[in-house]
Amino acid sequence: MRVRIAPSPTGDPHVGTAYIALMNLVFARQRQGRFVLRIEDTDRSRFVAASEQMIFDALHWLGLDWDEGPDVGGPYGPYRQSERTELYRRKVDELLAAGRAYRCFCTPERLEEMRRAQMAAKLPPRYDRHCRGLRGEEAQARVAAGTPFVVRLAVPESGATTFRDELRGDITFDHHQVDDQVLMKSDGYPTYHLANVVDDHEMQITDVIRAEEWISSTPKHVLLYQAFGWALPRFWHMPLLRNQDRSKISKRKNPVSLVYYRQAGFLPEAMVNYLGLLGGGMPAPSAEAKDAERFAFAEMVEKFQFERISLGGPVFDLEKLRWLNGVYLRRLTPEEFFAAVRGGPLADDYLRAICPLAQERIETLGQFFDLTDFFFRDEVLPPAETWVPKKRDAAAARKMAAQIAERLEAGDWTQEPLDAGLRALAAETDWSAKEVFMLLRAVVTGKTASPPLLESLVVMGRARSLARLRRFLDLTK
RNA sequence: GGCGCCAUCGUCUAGCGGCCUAGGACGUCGCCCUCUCAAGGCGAAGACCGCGGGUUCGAAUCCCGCUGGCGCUACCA
Repeated sequence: MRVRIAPSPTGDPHVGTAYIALMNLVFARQRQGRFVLRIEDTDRSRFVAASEQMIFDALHWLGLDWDEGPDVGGPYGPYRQSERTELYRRKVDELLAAGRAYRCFCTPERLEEMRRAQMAAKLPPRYDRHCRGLRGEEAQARVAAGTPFVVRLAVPESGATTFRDELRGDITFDHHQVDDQVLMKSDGYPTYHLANVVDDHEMQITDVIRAEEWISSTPKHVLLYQAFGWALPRFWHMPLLRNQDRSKISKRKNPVSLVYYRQAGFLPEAMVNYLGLLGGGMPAPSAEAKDAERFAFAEMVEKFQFERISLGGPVFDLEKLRWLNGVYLRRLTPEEFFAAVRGGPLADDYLRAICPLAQERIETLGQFFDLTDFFFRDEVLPPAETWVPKKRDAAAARKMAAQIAERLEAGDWTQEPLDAGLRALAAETDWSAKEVFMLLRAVVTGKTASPPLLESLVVMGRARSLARLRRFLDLTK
């Protein structure tokens, strides 16, 4: 039995990744299987260099350790897709030779226009197979001429693909509904669909446990397995974590970064416990067992049943997570609690980063926390008079705060880009840079006087800073 | 729009044809404890099991339709 998680290094490690990782790990440990970590870094445009290490750190923090992966190696490496491009190229050639895939020379412009026309005609947007009939020689000629191309899957013109989802039973997709998916991009990198199938096969993955959002692309994957003549893995599609409004969980509506949860002082055991609670899976709590909802990873391995999972997507309830974390905190011994505080809010590297910001601004050490309290507190809410600039109203300030949040989502979290982003925002509006900075300072620190704003933001980190902004927007709604 | 998945208290869930006048947990409210706040104890409100048809002696549980929610519909994963 072999399972895997395949995160993409495109940003902060995601709580959904942790959820799927937990499910995979429990599955593997229950069946003496191996748990593989594979980095799916085939999208160059969204690649974030620091992200991979952050994913490693976050998963290790949660204790969700893998048996094989880019950092620990293993018999099926390399475990980073960008290091396997040669393999994908070979496999694509096989598909091409067998007529199961074809080269497509359509320009992005043509594709876009085609989609527009289809939308206008109220037709489902799908590739019109313009290049599918291209003769071998003609295609060769265009390749020789240096025309950029992608490789698409040749989906059968008729029929249907049925596959078994272990939690839902058979699922059927008519081939008319399946697009001729791009397998290899014009930059020579594979898309998820190709790389994922090739790697799952090469790495001998027996059970694909992933999020529900993949159900509709599974027929493409099945078609690929068949084209290669490979045996199918079992598919387990887990319910999708949701926001309060039931949409797919997103950073706009929830703290979604594992960095945030760590930084905000959640204990990894509580986090894992809470994730294990979502979607069911654990046996029904008996009337006597009052604290049946509290369990450790080992207990999950012992009792979790995948067949029990309820398929309705669970709302990620921060309130309940907080309560559970409180339960865990209270159960620590005094010594453990002390260690937790020292390793969390008072962690050396965090304190060390904060100290220079305070040193020249205080006269006694006693003032240290008066000045820097916002680094350690979550519930910062400035009184209106501090965040509404003179001559403006609360609605306008709120709107600006929302724009700031949006602006800060993207870009590196270092002083220069933060500064540039905020100043650019001011320039685009009738706000002065000073007003923008003051508003953000009030929101983040809760006061009008603080250590330097930008430096403080950098120390506090993106996830926590943005969480604070979103909380502000929430509370002033 | 097309296709697919899903559907029990506000939220997470138990329930897998009779044990259900639907159980537990979070949250909410009240009482107790108490110098405050928590924690803890006790209790309450909260779900006509989305709606409508079947099947059955009997349905939250099985079937069909509807509605609703969500996902996918990219040279992103």
